[in-house]
Amino acid sequence: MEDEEKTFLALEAFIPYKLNRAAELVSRQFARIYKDRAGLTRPEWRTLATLGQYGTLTATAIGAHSSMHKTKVSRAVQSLEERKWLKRSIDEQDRRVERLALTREGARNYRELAQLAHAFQLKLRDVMGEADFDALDRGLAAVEARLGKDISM
Amino acid sequence: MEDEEKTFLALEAFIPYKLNRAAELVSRQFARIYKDRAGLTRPEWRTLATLGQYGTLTATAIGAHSSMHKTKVSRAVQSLEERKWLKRSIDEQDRRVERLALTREGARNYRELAQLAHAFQLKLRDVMGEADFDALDRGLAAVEARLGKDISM
DNA sequence: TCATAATCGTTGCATATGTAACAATCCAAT
DNA sequence: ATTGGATTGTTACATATGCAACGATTATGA
Repeated sequence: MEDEEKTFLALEAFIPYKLNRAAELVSRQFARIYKDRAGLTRPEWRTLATLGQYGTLTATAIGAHSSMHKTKVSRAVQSLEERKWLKRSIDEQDRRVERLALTREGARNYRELAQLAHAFQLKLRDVMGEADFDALDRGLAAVEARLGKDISM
Repeated sequence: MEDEEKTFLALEAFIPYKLNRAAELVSRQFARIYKDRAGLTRPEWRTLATLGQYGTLTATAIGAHSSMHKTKVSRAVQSLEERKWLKRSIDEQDRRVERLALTREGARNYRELAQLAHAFQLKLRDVMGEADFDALDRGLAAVEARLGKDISM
């Protein structure tokens, strides 16, 4: 990788490509768990996970915590509500807002999936090896730190 | 991260989530380049990059090298053909197959984007710092090595 | 040889996603 | 108090995507 004028690019060595590819590989594996086990989509899983982690939240807050577009959140909330895994209640202080919280059954399913998520992470660490896993974790944290606020770069 | 029964999950510390988030952040940045500069979609950019790297290929081979579904490749090829950035020719040895190659103009645009891609990667490394960048690269390679063949894990 | 299976690339269809517009509600500044 | 501007969440619409089926062609094997 010298400083000459590069008119050639090896895609397999290009970070944006590698990052997307790794994300897809890992996501596909983990998605099997929440899809097969609970029939959830990714937006639904993230919504469940965010509510399980933070308790009662608004839809906007779920989007902020889980990096999802508000329409994704809106649809995931609707779906989870139909399953009776969460309930809405209007905030009387600000009636634009809905306070969203998991039902007992939603919380039960959250706990089960949270355990499976931990197991997945441990297995991934085992499969990758600690050193490589930690390197990945460090690198991802650096990306988040530098680009998380959407700095122009 | 102890061995107890975890019924709680911090999404921001969960690798599949972090990986997807980082991939989106980086992709969004880089996509600006090929979108603003050339009006390409991601499948189109990947197709261009793969043909630029390997020369004449079949659509199936493009998909294999760039990790894209064959319908994505099919549509990207069609789009690039309309732009006259690539041309198709039938393989007389196997008439199911199309041999795809960049036109002169396609190649010219590829070289320009390849340079910008290199510049992007250098800038990313600069922004992240070498150590973190290299950690990321190492971690991503490990994911590819372990999950790339779609091993069950 | 002939029939069956496999491969290549395209397309119809259903689903998933983001953008923009919207109604309802709240806030700020007169 | 009132008007203009934000904010919250939903929905219509257009686009993007993947799956499955398909026609065309080639490979396999009886």
